[in-house]
Amino acid sequence: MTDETPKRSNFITDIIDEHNRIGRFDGRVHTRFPPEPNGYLHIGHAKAIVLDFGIAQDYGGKTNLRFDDTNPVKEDVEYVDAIKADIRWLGFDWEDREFYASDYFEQLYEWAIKLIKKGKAYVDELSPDETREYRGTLTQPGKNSPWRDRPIEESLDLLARMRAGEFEDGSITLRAKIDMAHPNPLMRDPVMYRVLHAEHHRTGKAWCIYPTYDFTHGQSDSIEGITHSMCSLEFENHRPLYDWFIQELEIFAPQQIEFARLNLTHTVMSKRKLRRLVEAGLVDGWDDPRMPTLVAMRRRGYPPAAIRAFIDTVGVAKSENFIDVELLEHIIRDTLNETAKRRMAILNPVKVIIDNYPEDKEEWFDIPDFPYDANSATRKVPFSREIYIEADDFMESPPPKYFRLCPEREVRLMNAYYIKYKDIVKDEEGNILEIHVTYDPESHGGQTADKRKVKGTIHWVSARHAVDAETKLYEQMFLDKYPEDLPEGENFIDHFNKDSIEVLQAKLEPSLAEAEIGEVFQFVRDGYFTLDPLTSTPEKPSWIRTLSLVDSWAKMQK
RNA sequence: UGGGGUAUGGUGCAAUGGUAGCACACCGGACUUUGAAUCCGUUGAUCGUGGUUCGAAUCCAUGUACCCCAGCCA
Repeated sequence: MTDETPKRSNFITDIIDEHNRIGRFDGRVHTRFPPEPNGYLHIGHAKAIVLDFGIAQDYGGKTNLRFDDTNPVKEDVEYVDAIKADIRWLGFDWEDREFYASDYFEQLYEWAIKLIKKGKAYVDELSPDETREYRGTLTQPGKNSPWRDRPIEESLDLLARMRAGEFEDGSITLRAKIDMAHPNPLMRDPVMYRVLHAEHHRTGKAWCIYPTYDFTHGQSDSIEGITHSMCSLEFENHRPLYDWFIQELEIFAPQQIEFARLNLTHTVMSKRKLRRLVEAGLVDGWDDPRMPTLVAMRRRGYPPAAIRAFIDTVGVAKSENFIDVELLEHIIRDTLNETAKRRMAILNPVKVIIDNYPEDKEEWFDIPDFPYDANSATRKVPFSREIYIEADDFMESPPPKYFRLCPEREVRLMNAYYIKYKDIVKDEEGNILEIHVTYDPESHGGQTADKRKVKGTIHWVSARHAVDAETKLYEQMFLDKYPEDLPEGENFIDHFNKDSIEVLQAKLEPSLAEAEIGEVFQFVRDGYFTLDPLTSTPEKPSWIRTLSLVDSWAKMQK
C-alpha cells in the first residue's frame, strides 16, 4: 500500500521498539488479524486491521489473516468471504498467509494430551451448572471438582472417548488444572475442550469436541510465530492464562498487547445489536448505508484511504474512548474534496423560466470538473430557457443575509448567467409552480465586463436535458449521542431514528448519465454522491448521498 | 469485601522530571462563480489530597471515579 502516513508512534510501537532494543524477537515483527467468521466487519475492526497490518508494515514485518473458528455453531463461510473482501477493500494484503485456528485442531489435541500427562489437565464430569457453582464468585474462591485428581490414565482414556463421540454435548469437559482459588476467575481450571456435535464450516464432521478460544488463541499465535499479538482490552484478563499454556507446553511465546477498541457516537457497534437492527427490519441489511459496517461504508462511497486516515488520526491507547462521528465525516469529506468531480444536480426542483431567453435556443457550456484547478478536465453542460433550481434557493420574503434568488437580488447561475426575479406563478394552494426571471446576456459564463458584485451563486439544471434519478439521503441511525447508554428500562432499538432515510426524485445534469459504479461526485452545494452499487440500473439510476457538505447557512438559521 | 485496567480542554491523542501541544468540535474574522474548501484568530485541560524536587501531567503515598472478569462465546 502507498505510504501516505508517517510511521505510527504510540504505546504499542514503544513496546516494539523496546523489544527490538533488547533483541527479544531478533527484530522480527509479525502480527495477525484474528476475526471470528460470525458476522460482518465494522469500523471498530478497521482499527484492529489498520493497527495489525499498518504497524507490521512500518517495521517491515508481516501480518497473517487467521480466522478464529473454534465455535462451529456460530460460524459460516459466508462470513469468511465477506471478511476477506473487506480487508482487501481496506487496502491490506495477507499474501499467502491465510490461516484458520481449525487448521491446528490436531496439534491442539496433542497438546491437550501432553498437559494431561504432565498432570496439568483433567477430564471433568461436572455439568455446566455445577461447573458454575464450583467456580466461586468474584470475591469468593471456587472449590475443586471431585474429578480433579482422577488418574492421568483415566483422563487420557476419557478424552479419547470424548473425541470418539461417546458423550453428549455439555456432559463432560477437559479442564486445565491451575488453581480454583485464583483471584482471576479465568485461572480457575478453565475449560479446554467441550463436546459439540456440530458440523464445522471447514473440518466438517471430523470433530465432535472443540477447543475453547482460550485454549486456542495463544497457541495459534505461537504456531504462527506471531511476535506481537494485539487485541482489545477485555482480553487483558486472559493473558496470564495464555502465558500459562505457552509455558506449560514449552512453545514459542508471543507478546500480547491490549488496546482500547473504537467507539463511535450516534451508532452501535456490537455485532449483536447490529444484527438486531437487521432482523427488526429497521435497516435493509448489514450493508445498509447507515450501518457502521465496512460493507456499508464501501456501498456508501467512503474511500478506504479515508478510513485508514481516520484510524491514524484517532490514535490508539488503553483508555475507553468515544470518537465523535463528526471526525470520521470530516476526514471522509477531506478526502472526497480532493477526488470528487463536481456536478450539478437538483434534489428538490422548482422550475425557473428565463423570459428573455429565446425559446428554441440552447447553449453548451464547458464546465471544469475541478473549478480551482486550472488544468482541470471539463464536461459539457446544456443551458436553456427553462431550468430547475433548488427550492431552497428561492424565497419570496427572505430573512436578512439571504444571498440566493429573491425579489430584490440579482444572483448568478453558476458558470452561466446573472438572473433577476420578475414574478411568480402559484397554484391555488400557494405552491410555487414557476418562477419567472430575466437574464443579462452580457454575463455569459457568470461574470460581466463591469465586474459588478453578485453575492449569491446558485446551481441549476436545464429542464429539457435533465436526467431523472432517485437520490437517497441518510442521517444518523440514532439521534442520541450514546445510544447504548440509556436510562433504566429503555431499549436502544426504540431509539432508532425512523427519519434517517429520505428518498427524493432529483434532476441531474446529463453527464451524470455516464457515471460509473464506484465513482463519487460532488453535487455542488449539496454533498458527495455515488451510484448505489446494489440497486442502481442504467434505466433507473439510484444515488446515495455519501455525505452532505458542511452547511453553515443551515447552522446560522438555528 | 477479589483480581486486572484507565483517568490531560466538549471529544480523541501527544508531551517519557524542564514553556502542557495537535486534530475534530465550538466561537469570531478574511476570502469565495460551491453559505463548501482555504486562510487567520479566540475560548478551553493535567481526577482529589498530601509529599519528594530548584522544577511534577510525569516520581512516591493516599483517596475517588469509570471499564473488564463469575460462557462448555470470542
